[in-house]
Amino acid sequence: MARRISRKISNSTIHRLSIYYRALMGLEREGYDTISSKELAKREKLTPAQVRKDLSFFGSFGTRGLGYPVKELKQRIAEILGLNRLWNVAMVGVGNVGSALVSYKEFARQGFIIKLLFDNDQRKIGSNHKGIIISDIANMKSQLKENEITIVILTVPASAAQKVCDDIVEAGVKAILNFAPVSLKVPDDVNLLNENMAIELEHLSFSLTNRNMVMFD
Amino acid sequence: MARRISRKISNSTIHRLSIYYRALMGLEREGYDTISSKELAKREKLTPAQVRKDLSFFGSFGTRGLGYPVKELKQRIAEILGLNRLWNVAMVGVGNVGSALVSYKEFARQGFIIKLLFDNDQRKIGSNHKGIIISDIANMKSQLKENEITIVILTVPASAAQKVCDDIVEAGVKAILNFAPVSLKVPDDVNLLNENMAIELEHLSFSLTNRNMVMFD
DNA sequence: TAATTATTGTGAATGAATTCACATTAATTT
DNA sequence: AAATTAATGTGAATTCATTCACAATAATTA
Repeated sequence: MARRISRKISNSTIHRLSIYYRALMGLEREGYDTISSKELAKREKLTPAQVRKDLSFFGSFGTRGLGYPVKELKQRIAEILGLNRLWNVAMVGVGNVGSALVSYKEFARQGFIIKLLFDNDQRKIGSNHKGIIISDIANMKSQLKENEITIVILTVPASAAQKVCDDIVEAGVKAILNFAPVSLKVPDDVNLLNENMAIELEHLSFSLTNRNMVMFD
Repeated sequence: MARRISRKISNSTIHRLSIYYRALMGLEREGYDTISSKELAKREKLTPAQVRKDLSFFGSFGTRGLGYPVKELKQRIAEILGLNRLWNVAMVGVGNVGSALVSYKEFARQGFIIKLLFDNDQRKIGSNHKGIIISDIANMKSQLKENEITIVILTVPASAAQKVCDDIVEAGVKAILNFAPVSLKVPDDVNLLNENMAIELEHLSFSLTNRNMVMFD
């Protein structure tokens, strides 16, 4: 039985678990049986202490003097992240971003299966997009329930996002990945994450602009 | 003249500047002249103190008793983030993700102009994608220099990413947004940011899986 | 124009995340 | 089988980020 988690795990730790998971996939492919926190940290530009601390929140998976067993640790992290199962995902809004994500291999590889697509554009509704028929967003609520969708990827224009989001919440969905550049309101028990690729570019532009930071005052 | 920044600004603060920037665009559209830290925080689910502290790293833009002037603060944040200019961007790898991002409106709106597209697929090279001819990745290095590209968006498969990244660095590019799910090695003076949309989904799957965290040990 | 109200800007206090440092323990070598 | 080496797991120390709390000050009201 998976041990329950007692402390609040920080977002950074959760994020790094995904990074470890990817590193371990690579290590497994390269034929490693074990990996030390030192080596794992080096590969991912972290510190060994951080790797060990992160993992220690969930148990002790390593062997002193040797390191962590690659296959086993990967499997344990998959369990922790909930990747040892399939997730039914729906995508709402089949524009540029949405349509690209439908065929993003990395999703399916981790068990995120895009089951339904919704749009409000009559020209798109009924058409087949990468093997999935695009449904009318007007029928979204009932279809999300019927198909037991647990995660929704929201890729509608900013102006429509809150209204659509409300419907998703009413359908009982508890996890939403929002690509619209607006701050959405959801109840406390709904997990909302915002993704905005322009913001990452802005971070780069900040770094380039403020490159030589100088002490003076 | 823009004041130089004296302390190291945290990534979270930089990220929130982008959030404030978007909020201010909305407020301007809605006709607000001024906004208090209290109201801005409420809209973005932050605390008023955090808003004020973040802004205070860069100067004092507000008026006591009144708040911040919307138009002016937006303009100041644009300057800080380096959004008061155009950036020449190239995209390397025109697969699913790459081709979607080319027409992602939010980029152009913030001044990130995609000037060049590269791929190694002979069927794609020479073809016109949303008004831009896809070039042979073999010519990338010289073309990045000639076109004064300062930011590269890297959307090639993981297996090719490090090799392509090395070439980008050799071309003198100092900012890379990497979508490949691998940890890339770059020199210290190159800004590398990793974006991985599957990781966000994994965060959601973690939250759903570990929903009722229980204290016990 | 004095009193009141609203809100900033910021040191100080608190809280959270990271790193240190070392006792512990398993593997390997001699 | 003892000695040595390597690496974990984790409290304690440190560093970093957030929040508190209030003096300062501008706007508004009386």
